[in-house]
Amino acid sequence: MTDAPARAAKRASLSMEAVVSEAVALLDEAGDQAFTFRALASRLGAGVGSVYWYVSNKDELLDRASDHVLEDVLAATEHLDGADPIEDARAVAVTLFDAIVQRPWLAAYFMRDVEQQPNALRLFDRLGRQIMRLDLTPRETFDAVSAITGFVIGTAADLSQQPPQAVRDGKISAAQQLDDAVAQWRALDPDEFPFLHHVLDEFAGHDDATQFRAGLDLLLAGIRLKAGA
Amino acid sequence: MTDAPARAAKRASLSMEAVVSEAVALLDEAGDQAFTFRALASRLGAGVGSVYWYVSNKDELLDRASDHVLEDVLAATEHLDGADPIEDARAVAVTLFDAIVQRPWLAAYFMRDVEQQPNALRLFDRLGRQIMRLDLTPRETFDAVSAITGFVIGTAADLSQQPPQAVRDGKISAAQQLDDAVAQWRALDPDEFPFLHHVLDEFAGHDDATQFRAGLDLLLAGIRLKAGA
DNA sequence: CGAGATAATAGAACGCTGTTCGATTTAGCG
DNA sequence: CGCTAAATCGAACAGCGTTCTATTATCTCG
Repeated sequence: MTDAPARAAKRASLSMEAVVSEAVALLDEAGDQAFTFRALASRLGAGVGSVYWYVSNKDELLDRASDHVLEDVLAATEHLDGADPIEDARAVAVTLFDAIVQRPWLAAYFMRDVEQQPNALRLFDRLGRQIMRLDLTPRETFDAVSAITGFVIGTAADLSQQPPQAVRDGKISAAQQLDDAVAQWRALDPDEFPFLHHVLDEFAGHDDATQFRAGLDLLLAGIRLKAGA
Repeated sequence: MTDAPARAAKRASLSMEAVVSEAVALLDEAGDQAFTFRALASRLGAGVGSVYWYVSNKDELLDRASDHVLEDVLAATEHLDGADPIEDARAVAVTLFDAIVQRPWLAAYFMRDVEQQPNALRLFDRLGRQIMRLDLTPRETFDAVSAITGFVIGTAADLSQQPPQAVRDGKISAAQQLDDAVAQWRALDPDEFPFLHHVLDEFAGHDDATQFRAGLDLLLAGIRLKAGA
């Protein structure tokens, strides 16, 4: 018998694919805080130097990980029914949003270095193709697509940002934390903060994903309006 | 004579105000990459331990620095003419956007820990007060304000993100970098990337700030439409 | 005024990080 | 078989946020 599998295990045999997908797995399981070269290497059963043979940078690795994940988003938006361009654009935006909420690290690296992120470009184009179907000038089309992208990334990044220390430590629950924030708003002077008091009840019972969709609809309504004029 | 000023200079005398405003100065001059406790301490003529007496965290320091900067934004949006609520809301949004573009680090810390950021709350309320003047339900009002905030922060963060390594090193200019990106888009297959080719010329000559305003107008148009219905 | 308490300051030390480097092992091929 | 190039490895380095303890200034009050 060959003793390769037996005596081996000393040396790992890697590949770009293995490095990137294991990086995604580590990010998913442990978060970006715990995403270190040492942790990734030990997960691969390899040395840290080996990872650097495939990737020259932590940023480059994250760029590649981001694009790797976008394959799923791309697949999920493959078939659009095409009845209404705006509806199709919404579908792309919502799918991307959901992906980022699930993986907060995506927001910071999406379309950062397009050279290493072909899927990001493809997704951007797929969204743009829907807006192209509207009756807009190239300039207006470009602005609209950029606006949608910015809104999705920005809102998702906001919502998926790390919860406060107390919640992370498990000292208080996320729901408790929201209640505390509401109480804090309520304690403010109504004359100085009229808006906060006006929307207090909405804030208390709000759901991030629903709120995102509401905002997206406002933006899309503005785009539709411009296209109709 | 007292030799206090002469023999002193060994011990620094700090204050919360001094620490925070020197932190902002360091961030402005050197960027967040170079923003370290050691750099800040030496700039203050103090030890790193002294900074920790005022602040328990780097995050807390950045929260405070962010809020400190927002004073200027607050002052700049003090007097709104009030003719049109949407116009006033736009003014607040644009002012905030410009502030973030000038200081990229703001985006990540804006409204992160409201307990330490009273000015962020004030600004959020000031924007909300304008939208309150429209004929919307509390829920719609809250969604609209959140959408504007998310769009501003997200777009500004996107635009102010660190330029590629090659540009940072001064190897190529920012203009050259844009040209390269355009050339890269042009080289793509027009059948696979129809949108990118369609907006190529717009991309080549686009200005980030103008594009932001165009996107903001779309969102505001959507809000106005909802308010009119 | 002076001594004890408290508020501030200081910087060495710790553990962790991304990254570099030279040595070492494997695989491919003439 | 031997040689070259591709891969792997982990110790070592510089820098980071943070902690800790010793030290000094400032204040309080009999």
